[in-house]
Amino acid sequence: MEGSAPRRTRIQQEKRELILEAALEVFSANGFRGSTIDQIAEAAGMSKPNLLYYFRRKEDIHETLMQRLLDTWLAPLRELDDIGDPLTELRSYIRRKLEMARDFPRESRLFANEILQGAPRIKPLLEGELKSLVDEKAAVIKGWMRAGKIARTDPWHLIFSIWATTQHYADFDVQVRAVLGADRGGDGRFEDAARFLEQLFLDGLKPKG
Amino acid sequence: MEGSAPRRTRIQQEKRELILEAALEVFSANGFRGSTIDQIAEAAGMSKPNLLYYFRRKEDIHETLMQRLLDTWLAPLRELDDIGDPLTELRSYIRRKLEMARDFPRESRLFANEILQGAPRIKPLLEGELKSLVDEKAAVIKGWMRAGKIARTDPWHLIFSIWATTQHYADFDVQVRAVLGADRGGDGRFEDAARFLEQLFLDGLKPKG
DNA sequence: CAAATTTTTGACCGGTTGGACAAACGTTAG
DNA sequence: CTAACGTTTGTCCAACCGGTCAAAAATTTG
Repeated sequence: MEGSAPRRTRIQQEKRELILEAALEVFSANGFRGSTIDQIAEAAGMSKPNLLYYFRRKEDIHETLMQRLLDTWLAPLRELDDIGDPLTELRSYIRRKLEMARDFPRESRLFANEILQGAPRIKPLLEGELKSLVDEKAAVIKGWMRAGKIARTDPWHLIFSIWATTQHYADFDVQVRAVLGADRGGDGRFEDAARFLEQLFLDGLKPKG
Repeated sequence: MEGSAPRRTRIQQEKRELILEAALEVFSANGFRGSTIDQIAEAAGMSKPNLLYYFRRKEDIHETLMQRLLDTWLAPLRELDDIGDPLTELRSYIRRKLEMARDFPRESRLFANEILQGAPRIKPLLEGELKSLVDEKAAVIKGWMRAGKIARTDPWHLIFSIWATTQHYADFDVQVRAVLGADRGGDGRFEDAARFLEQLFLDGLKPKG
């Protein structure tokens, strides 16, 4: 159970949002230990002691960010539903995830940073809430396989591969741009990626024949 | 052109290796800014000033590590060759990359950490050496497509997807284990992943008609 | 208005960090 | 033995970092 939410003035609500936005920017670019309160305060346009008036510890900011983002981040998977055509469902899940990588790259990097370093602050969430959700959706996918609607394979690894391929465009953005070069690394890269991923997940690489 | 390599005594060679091994452990777990010279020194079994006798700055250790690892890391892609059956070539590239994620997870995380944070120290390498190599191999793959040996698609994004799916098992290891749970998260997960990825890349998800 | 409360600031503190340095220690060659 | 060279250590420092605190400034409330 959560403790009751403390009463907050208008200013507190606004400033806390401002700080969280700034912290997302800084944490996602430098990781938790690589970020300083001063950096966040500057990005939020306030002094360090002022920031610490709203969040008493650096970790509190990070924790609040994480809790909020996990919901947003898992929303696409939650939407994966048993109604509708399985292949269409999977295709739109992939598309939604890729759109999130495009529209919320900082959120993606924040998680990647945390998990890369062993998820010290959110491991319980991964083993609890996340695992439950994935298990539940894996069961749905297994149903589709049993019904012959999609090829038989491992649903958990399928979900991993969707996460990996889509989040790659947020987490490894610098590398993607560097490799694609100035001409192909522009905004169009997400549409190219979407086309490619759709083909990969539906048909694989074997030539039609 | 490189400066001529400085002469080194036997002890210097040994100790430098020791330090690099320790630094790989520490950097890959905590990132560059999250790691301290003291931690590395302790992991290498020596005092901080002693370590600084072999590497004068923290950044020098990181830089040396990066330069060495890039070669190892790209070796599988270098081996991707025009001789042999295209689908077989791609399959063994995927397998090799997955084996590297299994056997050298620290190296994978070291790169992931660096790139996540904008690759401040290796961006030139990405835009130069890496881009050239990928462009070269993309041309090979394009040849296969033109010859009808594999389905037509975007070679660059194909390479990204192989990187993403395989390295995921090193970089996001904690998450993978958490989601798979105690029973399926053991050593067998790499064989499951190999089976899944082979099927994904060859056949996709459409049910066999 | 004035009192009460909330917000902001500057100064400060203890601990950590990257790094410098000289002195000590060890080893080898003459 | 001793001079020369390579290695190791203890000590120290300046910068940085997370966080405190009291007091000033601004805002809300009666």
